[in-house]
Amino acid sequence: MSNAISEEMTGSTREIKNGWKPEIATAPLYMQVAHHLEARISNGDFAVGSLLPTENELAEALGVSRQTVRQAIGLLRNKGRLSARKGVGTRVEAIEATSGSTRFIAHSRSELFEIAAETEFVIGFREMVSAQGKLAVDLGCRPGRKFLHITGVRYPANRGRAFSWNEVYIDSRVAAAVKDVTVARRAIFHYIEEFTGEKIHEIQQDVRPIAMDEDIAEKVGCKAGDLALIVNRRYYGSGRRLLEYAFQILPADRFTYTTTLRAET
Amino acid sequence: MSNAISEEMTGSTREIKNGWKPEIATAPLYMQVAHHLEARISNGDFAVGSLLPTENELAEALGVSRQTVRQAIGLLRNKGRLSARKGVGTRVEAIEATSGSTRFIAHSRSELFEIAAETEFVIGFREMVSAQGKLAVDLGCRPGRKFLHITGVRYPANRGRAFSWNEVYIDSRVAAAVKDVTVARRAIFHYIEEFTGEKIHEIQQDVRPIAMDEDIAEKVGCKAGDLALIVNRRYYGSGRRLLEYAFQILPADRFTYTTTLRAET
DNA sequence: GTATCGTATATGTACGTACTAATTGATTTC
DNA sequence: GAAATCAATTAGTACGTACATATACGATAC
Repeated sequence: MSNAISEEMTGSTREIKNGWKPEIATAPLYMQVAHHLEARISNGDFAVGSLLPTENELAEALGVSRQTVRQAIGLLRNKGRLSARKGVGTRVEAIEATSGSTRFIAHSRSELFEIAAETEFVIGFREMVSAQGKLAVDLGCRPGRKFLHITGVRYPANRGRAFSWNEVYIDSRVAAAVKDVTVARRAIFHYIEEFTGEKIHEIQQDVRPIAMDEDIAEKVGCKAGDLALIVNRRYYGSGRRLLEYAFQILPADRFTYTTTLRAET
Repeated sequence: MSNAISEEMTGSTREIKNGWKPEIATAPLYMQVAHHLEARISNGDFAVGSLLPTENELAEALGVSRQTVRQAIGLLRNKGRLSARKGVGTRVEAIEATSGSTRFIAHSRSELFEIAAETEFVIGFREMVSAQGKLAVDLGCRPGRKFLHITGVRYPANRGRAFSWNEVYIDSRVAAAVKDVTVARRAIFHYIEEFTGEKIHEIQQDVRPIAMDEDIAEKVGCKAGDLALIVNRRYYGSGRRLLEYAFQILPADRFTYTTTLRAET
């Protein structure tokens, strides 16, 4: 597309810088650069398997310092989109798509955004509940606190086979954030952040295997007793205040959780 | 203990710097600083929940630049040992130990080292195999390539209840690295690195739920049909050469996989 | 007493420089 | 032809500076 950097071959450095900068005025520069690079990768500008321009070249072309480029590359290396080798360069890595399995566990907050954006959460049921017994323990709160309880199925954005069964508990003080939502196309905690203006600082995830009961199996198109992973998530605002608790049940036959660890040095 | 930094109150900056520096001569400075800080945390010098000295103070006390301190702190923040807030300071976080569950999936290469160091892999069986059929696919190699196949149980370092059932396949060219090992107290890939001098650049992990068969269940003290997580790991050297393939079966009743995502900004 | 406004302090961002070390590829040497 | 050597290139490390921005705290005004 008519990307500012496509002028790289003809335009001067200044022009590139000016044509590109306005992207996200509020975010730090290195994040803007990271987004820019990522866009150009999925764009095909930088082919998977090829080497990125050198840090110095990128710095000059974008009109930022090499340190800033390095910070941006660092973000993408953490995400696994890039890998670097001393004396060689920075390689564009393939996004992990091992044999039809989909990403579903995030390694960073921003990845959680992306995954949610690729799926649709169709809310089938909602009620106000008062936390008692096991639920109060799960939520880590005093019994009696009120939560909005939402359940539903999450589908791929293209509405293929069900992705997961989801149950969400939202602190009643911020429940209004999803009052009118029937199909969530973003992460639920995104709605909360938008509504309250308060940022979710920390998300705790844990993963366990379970065998699905008939009820849930039916909803995601499996048989009772089929294996699944259950992912619990706790969302904390400032001061470790629990704003949202959710769990997600992912049929084992459709998903594999994959991570790649790279040498630090 | 007689830590170099315990002289902080009496000695001059120079002395501290000199007294402390020799720790790991080969590692980059910021890693040394990270190790140093981590040691002082587990040491009790910096209490959990308290604030670390400011970056400038640490920089001056250790005789390094603030950037180097920031890099070190960055490593520990990734590991979850520290968290920072603008305008406030850097807080020492409690290590995750959610209700008796043990860490078993690493988020970085160094963490894999640590987990392995806390457990003992008792090798019960070993043979040379030629990769055929499904194994060749799992290993991603041509049928016929030779591997050393090792199986055994991994125990906590204190020899409590079994930790996991493990099976390891090692490229025959580097198999000699574990020739004489009967009880591995370090990660297997650590032996390989030591033997070949070549560093493992990349480790791919994937996690799936399974129901244990009687054979394996018995070995880790469970009943047939009990749920477990199976973790597959592929270890690549330079040039993405597969050096080791291993899988590990972790009974679900003993382990939860937990991660914490923090806001990037 | 309460609210408001600075001020100090802490981490975060961004730039710059210089040097180190791994890798590659061409050149030389045997 | 093969091995050793050298030079160029590239990311990594480490230092420095300056300013931005969020937070906490004290002083002031009402």
